[in-house]
Amino acid sequence: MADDANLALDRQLCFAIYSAAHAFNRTYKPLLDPYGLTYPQYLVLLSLWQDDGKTVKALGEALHLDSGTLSPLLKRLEASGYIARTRDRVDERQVLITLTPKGRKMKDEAHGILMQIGRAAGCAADDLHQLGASLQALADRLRGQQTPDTV
Amino acid sequence: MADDANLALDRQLCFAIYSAAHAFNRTYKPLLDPYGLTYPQYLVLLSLWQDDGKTVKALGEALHLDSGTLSPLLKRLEASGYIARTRDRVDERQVLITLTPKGRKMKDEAHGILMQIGRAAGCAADDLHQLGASLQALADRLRGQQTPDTV
DNA sequence: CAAAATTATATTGCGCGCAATCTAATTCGG
DNA sequence: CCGAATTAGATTGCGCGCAATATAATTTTG
Repeated sequence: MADDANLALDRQLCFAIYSAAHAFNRTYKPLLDPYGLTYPQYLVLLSLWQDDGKTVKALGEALHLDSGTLSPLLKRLEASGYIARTRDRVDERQVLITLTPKGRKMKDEAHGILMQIGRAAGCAADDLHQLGASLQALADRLRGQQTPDTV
Repeated sequence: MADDANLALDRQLCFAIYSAAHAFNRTYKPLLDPYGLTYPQYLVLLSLWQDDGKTVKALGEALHLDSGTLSPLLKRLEASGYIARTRDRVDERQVLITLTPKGRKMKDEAHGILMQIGRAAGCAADDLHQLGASLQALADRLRGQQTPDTV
């Protein structure tokens, strides 16, 4: 009855985002494969390069992921030698995630990877930043709607 | 050595997209749960509402997914009664995906879901379309770089 | 027309992502 | 100070996504 055209796949912003996310993933994969890293693992490293020594919880807040995702991912990152996991001596519930030398060294490679992504993405750096800002604002609005503490 | 600031998480367009995609997923989930649908399953229905009776391959091209993802997903959609899978009589390799009455009826609900998403996303419909168009162009550029037939 | 190549779909294995549940440590209330 | 609530993280189960492989049907080639 209402505008069926609005239901068209290529009109859906959510599909554009869904699809762009997969496209990025596929673009990153061959760049990260040589290092034995996945894209989410690479995001963890990005976050640690900014601020080494986060708890799992802090990482989860930065990446919007929970422990169900992070715990096994971090174990794999530890197994491949990029990070170390140590229980906090003061509060034994917390696990501190820190970069190993290998993890810190990986940062040198990241600039090259970023450049290749920039090239694949079309590289008009300012436009891309603008797009990123719009998306971040959008994601924040979406998260804001999510049954906050409606208790 | 180079601009470390460019490696900051919140400067990464790819992270904005990654994160927005998850935010959309989480927004859709409570809207689709009552129907026993997941978000990728809902995308399949969107595509079929536009054009019923696609092959698996055609669906894969519309959604940028391969049979490894679609085959089990379509089996689940069949199990929950939204679609039917029938071998093409002429070319027995192909499987035709068609909507069941339940699948067609679901379209009526979709308008309401779309409105709720629109509201959560902030609803400036034109801006959102603009954003969607930019993203689609970006995803196409990314896909264009992906080792085409460099053979 | 038979063998080889191609095509469409299915299966397996692995790594997310998330809900639900569990455990252990800390904090709060009385 | 003790039991109850809270908190941090881990585990389980399920559904994607995707690479790699398998299978069966069709097309191409000699």
